[in-house]
Order: sequence, then C-alpha cells, then structure tokens
Amino acid sequence: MSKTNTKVTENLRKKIEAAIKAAMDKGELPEGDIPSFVIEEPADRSHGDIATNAAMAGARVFRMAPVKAAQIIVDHIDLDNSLIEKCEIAGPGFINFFLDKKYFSEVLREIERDGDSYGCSDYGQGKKVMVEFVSANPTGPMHLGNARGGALGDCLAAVMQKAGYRVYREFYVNDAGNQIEKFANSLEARYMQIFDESFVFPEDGYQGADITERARQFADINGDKYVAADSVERKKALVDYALPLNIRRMQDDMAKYRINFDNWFMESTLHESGEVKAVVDLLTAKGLTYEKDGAVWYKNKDVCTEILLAQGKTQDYIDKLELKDDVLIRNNGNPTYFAADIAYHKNKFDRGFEKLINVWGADHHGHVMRLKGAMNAVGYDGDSLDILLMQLVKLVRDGKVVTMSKRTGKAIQLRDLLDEVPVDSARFIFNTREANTQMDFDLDLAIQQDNQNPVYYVQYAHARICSILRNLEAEGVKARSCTDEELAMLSAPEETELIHLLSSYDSEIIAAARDYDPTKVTKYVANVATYFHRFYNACRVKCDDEALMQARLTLCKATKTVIKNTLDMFNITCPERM
RNA sequence: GCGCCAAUAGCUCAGUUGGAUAGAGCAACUGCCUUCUAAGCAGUAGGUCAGGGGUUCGAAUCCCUUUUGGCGCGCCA
Repeated sequence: MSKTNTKVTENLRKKIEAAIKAAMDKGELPEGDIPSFVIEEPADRSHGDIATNAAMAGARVFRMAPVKAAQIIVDHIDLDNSLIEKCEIAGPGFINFFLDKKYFSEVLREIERDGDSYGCSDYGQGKKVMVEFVSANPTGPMHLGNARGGALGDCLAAVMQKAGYRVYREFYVNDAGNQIEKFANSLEARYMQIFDESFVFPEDGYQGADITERARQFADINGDKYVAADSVERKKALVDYALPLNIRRMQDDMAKYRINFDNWFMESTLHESGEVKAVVDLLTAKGLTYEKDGAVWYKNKDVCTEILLAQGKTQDYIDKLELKDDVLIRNNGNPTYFAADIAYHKNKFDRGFEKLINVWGADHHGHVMRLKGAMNAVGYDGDSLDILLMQLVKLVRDGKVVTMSKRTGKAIQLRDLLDEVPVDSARFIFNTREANTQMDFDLDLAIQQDNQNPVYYVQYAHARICSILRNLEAEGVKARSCTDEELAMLSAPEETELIHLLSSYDSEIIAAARDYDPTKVTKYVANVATYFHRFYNACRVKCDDEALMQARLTLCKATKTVIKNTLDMFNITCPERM
C-alpha cells in the first residue's frame, strides 16, 4: 500500500543510515549512535527534490565540520534502485538528492492505477475511532460554532477514514439533566404567558425566541388544555412536544450541511440504563468519591495530581493549578453533567472504540483534564481520548463583525448561514483555518461565486481539466496509457513540480490524520490547483506532438483524480463545467 | 490571582517533527486571450516574524520573560 513517494523517502532513510554505518565501520566517521535526521523537500527546487540534514544533525557525534561529514556519507551511499539520479552537497552541509525521471512516470502510473483509492493508506491499521462532534444542545437552534465544528469534525473523520482508520461519527444529544429542566421551565412560562401575562419567567430560563415559538405552536395544537394541569404534567407535555422537534431540526440542518452521523446518541439512555449510577458506584468502589454537604463528590484533584506527577510535572506547578473536586450527584439526588459525561465516554470505550476524538469549543478546555483523568479512574486510558479544541468564529460582513441576522434580526444561527452561503463554500472555508485559531468567517467572500473564493478556485481547476478532456475527445483524441519514454517527456518545471506535489497526497493525508488537522488537506488541494493552473498556462496539452499530448493528458487526469478524491472525501461538489 | 490559546506584509492568513534568500491571496501598479475555460497565469512593490533574553552549526519554529488580545477556573453544560 506504500506509495512511491513514501517508499522513496523511507528507502532513502535506510540508505543514508547504511552509509553512516559503513563509514563508521571503516573508521572514517567516529563510532557512535546514528543521529536522528530529517528528510524533507527543499523549498527551492535548485536544492534538489529531497534533502537531508543528516550531516549537520550529526555534527556533534561526528566531531567534524558538517560539510566534511556530508562528503563521507555521500562517498558511502549506494543509490541503486532508489529512483534517485544523483546527489550533491550544498550550503552548510545539506545533502541534496535529485530524483530520476523514472520516479515521475511511476507516480503517474500509480495514480492511474489506483484511481478513486489514490491517497488511501493503511496508516490507521483499521483502528476503530469515534469522532464525536457538534453535539449541540437540543434546547435551542445551532449556532455558528456548530457550523465550524461540523465542518472540521466531518472532514477530520473523512481524513482519518482515508488514512486507514475505521471511523464512526457520533452526535451526543443532551436530552436529559438540568438544562432540560430549564428548557421545560422556560417553555412552561412562555406557554402560560399566552394565557396569563403575569406568569413569571424563570430567572435562569432560556430567553430565545425559539422557545416562545415552540410554546406558541404547542398552544395552537392544545389550546389552554394544560393551563389548569399539574405543572409536572404540563412541563412533560411541553418537552415531549418540543424536544423531538428540536432534535429533528438539528438532524435536518446537519443533513443539509451534508453531515451524516452514524449515530445520534441520547444522553437519556445512559440514565435509563443505569450506566450513570453504575459509573458513580464504580468510582465509589475504587475509593474515589466522598460525601459532603449532601452531595457525592469525585476526587478529581487526587486523580489529576497523580497523572500530572507521572508526566513529570512538579508539585509546585500542580499546586498553582488549584485543582478542584467535582460533584457527581447533587444534594437533590440528580447526577451532574460530568457524571453523565464519564458514563458516556466509558460507554464509548465499552463499545470497542480504541481511540476517541471529541471536537469541542475552546470554552470547554477546562473540562479536558478532568474527563481524561476520569477515564483513567474508570479503568481506561485517558490518553486514548483526544480533545480537539476549536476557537470561536466571528462572522464578518463588509469588514465588520455581525452578530445579528439581517433576515430575522436575531442571533445568527447555523441555519441562517446555510441559507446564505453555499454548502461547498462553508465546508471548504471552515477547513482553511486550523481549529485552534480564532477565525473570521468572511460572508462576502463565502457567498461570492468567483475567483476570490478558494473553493471555486479548486473547482475551476477540475472543470478546466474536464473541459480539456471533453474537447480533445470531441476531436477524436482519446487518452491512452503512455510508455515510460513518453511520460519522460514531461520535463518542464511546471510539469515536474505538479507531479511531485501529486505524489505527496497520501503523506499529506497521513499528516492530517496524525495531527487531527483536516485543514492541511484543504491547503494541499488549493496548492494542487495553483500548480495545475501554472502548468496549464505554461504547457499546452493540445499540440502537434501526439506523444507529448498523451503524456500531458495523463498528467491532467492524474491531477483530476487528486482534486476529485479530495473534494469527494470532503463532500464538496466537483463540477465538470463551470 | 492561576491556567489554556494566540500575536508573521496595509488586510486575511500559510510556513511540514528547528534548516538554505520568511511565502500566498486581497488591495496597488505592469504585462499575457484570432490556439485546450482570463473563475486563469507571469511580474513589480510591500517585513525589526509583538518586545527582550536564552538554548546551538542554525530559531518565525524550542525555553524564560514582558506586552496585547481570546477563553476558562459553578451542586451550568
């Protein structure tokens, strides 16, 4: 499954190590451990296609000038069967390698052969991974942060899938607990206010207009039937009516956003099954709880302190954190969100997931350590739970931050965004900024269907290629497989640069999966589009030399494959005409 | 107060585990369509990588510190 690109670099690494070893054996380099070094792509192509800093990195071990060590390594390196034509020493001691022409034709053949699956790898080794994202509260409509989290989470899941993980997408619905109480109280007040204006709205109630709207709908159906009813019964009827509607609305919004969850997990099921109680009992059995003020507390401070000490943190550092214990069961007998969250994440591990990834808003970062610690406490590995924190998004129009929707006059919701901005555009643009950066989402840019919008730039490259293929086909030119000699005709810098970039597709996806950063792939594909447009302007595909034309057609098709595979993976449309 | 995240061109941002002369896009200026889509390309100009120390062959990148922003420290979620 290893690609030409990674095959070459891995092979080269071994050859460099072998050369160092050989020089040590001959006494030309002092005996010692082989230093760790980097194999990379130089920014400037005149420095070769691949470069290593092995001689410089080993300067201390070798006890000699890097340039001299580099010469010794070069003298001992065996470049047979490496797809490398030559190497040279440059600058302060870099060794630069120049790829053989055969490398480029192999890359193109590989893309042609793999097609839809080009870019896939077995990096993840079929590990079962759950990506939990969005998980918005069902008490109200989804907001802008959910839009970013949705795009990032879904595309992260896609990237991991491509990198060989078995990925499962889950949405956690907080349909239980305190906030549902607040939801019920708010609905009740809005409902009662329809009939009695003096009915008091709870101080900590949800002020949103959506609550009033739901109460109004409920009244349209049921009239004043519940005014005289018992409050408990009335609230139950309101929640039973409104909650499923809210959840359905979230599901509709996600579907419109082209996100398909494998599962919508209801928090209420954890309470009904007794898992929340069980996890509290488990912690109690381990001596990690105590009672105080009528509540059951979890010894978060002890657990986290132990973990931090194991990580080598000093007691002084830990003291400064002022770690606190957490309530699991309130003195009114109700479990806290935290208790349910421990049960939920334990449940994920119980289901056989080896790696859990959660996409959270950065405002939840205070919750990260204690949840990971709690996973250790219940017998799993907290390090197998990774939290991807995401900074909040500001919406910008005409260079100014906007918080209100023009249409509704209310706070901007995910739905407003999707009404205004094409889904392709939203999914792509949210994946152009790393999760951990504060982001301004430029509405004007996202709506514009022109060159300034990065998603159209990429789609345009694809449409251009399709157009070339169409036109030539109409003239009777059919793309065919090329010989190595024909592919070797692709020697212009615009051609080799493009091929080189195409060859790093799989390693780019692996890096994105490794770093939980799908934005790497978005940036990559934009880069592919740039290199293609450059090639397009520099080299005419349609030309008199049939062999060269076919070679260039092969390159066009390879580029098309990479762009299409990427956009397909991200659920962004890939038009053949624009 | 303590902690987490950030600061790169006028604006929005890249910069791959420390590497060679810090890069794009927008805005400004100059070119390129009787030939495959100008939704494109090439070029000019624009920088004390927030400030200051340190680590080393080498720092935008790692460590310390100061400044400025965002966020968090609930029997909320």
